[in-house]
Amino acid sequence: MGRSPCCEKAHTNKGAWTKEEDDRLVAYIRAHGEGCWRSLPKAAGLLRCGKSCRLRWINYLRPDLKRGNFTEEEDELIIKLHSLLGNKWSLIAGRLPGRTDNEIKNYWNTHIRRKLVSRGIDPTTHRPINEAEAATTISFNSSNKLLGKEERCSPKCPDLNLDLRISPPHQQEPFKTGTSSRSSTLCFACSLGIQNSKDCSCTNTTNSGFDFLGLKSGVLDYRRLEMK
DNA sequence: AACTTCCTCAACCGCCCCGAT
DNA sequence: CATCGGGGCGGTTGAGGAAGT
Repeated sequence: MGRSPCCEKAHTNKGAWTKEEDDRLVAYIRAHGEGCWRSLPKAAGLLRCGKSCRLRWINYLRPDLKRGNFTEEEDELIIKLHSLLGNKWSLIAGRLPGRTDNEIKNYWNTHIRRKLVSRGIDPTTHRPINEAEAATTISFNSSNKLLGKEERCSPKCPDLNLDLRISPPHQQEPFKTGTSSRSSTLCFACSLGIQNSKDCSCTNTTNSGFDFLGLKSGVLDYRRLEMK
């Protein structure tokens, strides 16, 4: 026996949203905010599944969405983040304000994947294609032992290229994005919150506090931050 | 102009995580 | 501790438009 469906499918619309449905959803969320998605459709007078409403809002109707083509900088950032995180689209989206996980996922599959292949780079491993074909295992830095799972993972995860150094925090200095509280300039890797990676070129030891992609500081919880 | 193939991306599906009970 | 329910995520699908023949 599976779990009960998230909504009464017999009485819900599917497929493309109409203008009227969009208007209803936007009006309801403007008046009441994002809340219980399960009960929202009924409250808003929509014959839609709650999940469908959430997706429509997150991916299309949110006022802070950027829209339009991805810039070259965004392309490179996505590639860099994907090389570190793999298909963690929501985490990647958290580093691209105004972009959604779905949008990035689609963009990756339709554009960036091809772009990397044309550069001779395997889009899964982020290694040169010849090298990626030959590689059957991945090597971690010695510090990966902190994970304690390498024996389980390394032989079975050839598609992950987590060639970064992961270490416990030495200092609990909060990572404040979008502020000028930092006195020193950061390299590209550190600006992503991936201090100590192989790409880190800055020598500022005060930034060595571990805040991998803002996981410690909660920076990645962008949606919650935006709604406040 | 008509047809076919390719491409894009909005939307759906099913699973997983996590907090509440 | 086990179960339940809601939210969130990643993979996949398919409609519609663009490009090619």
